[in-house]
Amino acid sequence: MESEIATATLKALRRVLRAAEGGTRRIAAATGLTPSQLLVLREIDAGGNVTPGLVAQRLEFGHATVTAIVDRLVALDLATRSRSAEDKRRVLLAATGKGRRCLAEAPDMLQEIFAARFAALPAWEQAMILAGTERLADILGVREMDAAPLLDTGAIDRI
Amino acid sequence: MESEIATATLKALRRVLRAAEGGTRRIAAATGLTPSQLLVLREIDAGGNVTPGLVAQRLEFGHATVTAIVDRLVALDLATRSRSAEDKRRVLLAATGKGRRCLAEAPDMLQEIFAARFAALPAWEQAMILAGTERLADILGVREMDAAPLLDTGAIDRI
DNA sequence: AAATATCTTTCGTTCATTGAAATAAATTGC
DNA sequence: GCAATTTATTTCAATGAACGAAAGATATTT
Repeated sequence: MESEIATATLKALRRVLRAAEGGTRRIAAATGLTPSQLLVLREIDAGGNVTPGLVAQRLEFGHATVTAIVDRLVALDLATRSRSAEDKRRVLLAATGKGRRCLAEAPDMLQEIFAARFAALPAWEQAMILAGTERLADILGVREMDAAPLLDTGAIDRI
Repeated sequence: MESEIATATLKALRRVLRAAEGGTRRIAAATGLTPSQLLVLREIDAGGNVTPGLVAQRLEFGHATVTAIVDRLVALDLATRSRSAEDKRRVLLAATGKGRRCLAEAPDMLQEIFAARFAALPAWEQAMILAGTERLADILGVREMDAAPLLDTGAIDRI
């Protein structure tokens, strides 16, 4: 049923995921933050007019979780909360200078390991890896409308 | 300094990671286990003569964490503990029939999304993706002796 | 003004995670 | 053979993550 190429690719993909896995934990440790806190701080810093709900949505976290994590970020003076002027239900999140510095200084495992080793490869190989990875991302990427029906077929009671 | 190919690849890689991210949580939810429990159970099932220490090492968890998780797996009758006969310091972990069934039935997002879409691609493209992903895994994979010095250059106080 | 909708937070609970200390068994040195 | 050391695991205590349900606050609609 399944081609060997597919299973081999899946296996390689798992190696990639595994390699990337440790990264976040280490970065977080390096900054003194927990992985979740780091993710949330990143999300806050990424766009303007970020609200807790938005962060929750993007990270697929519960709202309560985001609130708790933001509490800690605020306590650490890495982020701020402020009520939106237009819609006072909304709370706007922003990274403080300290928060941005914290992100900037966080070493990015993926980035660093990658830059060094990738550069050492011949051009044709770089091109091949790029093409392969991009297609892979395309294949895995849709999710929003396509993954849900997939799940409905299984024995899933709580998501 | 950094080639555009490198940054493009990194970007694609992040897309891949993001796509894969939700997977574990959903699988876990489907089986009724937490992500960590699932990971530990997998590790237990994977090899023979698995000890808590080994699991901790492979998953980069603390020993105490593994103990706590195994407690729950045992309580759920998904795994068993038994003292090693040769070295009575060692505790051997094994998956029960129920545990193995649980793993077998766990729908694997990655697997499922993948199987369907990958199969639809022409052979040459499958081959390209395989090659690219494998090389990528190689690049990211070493870690043990190479990543540490990278970290020492940063402002890292606790790993 | 009342009902409804939206956004955020509070509350209570369970699980994860860790470091430090305790326990237990094996190994080494004398 | 027995103390000291090493190795392996567990217990303990504390913090954080995560969630659902319900409450609180503000907007929007009727």
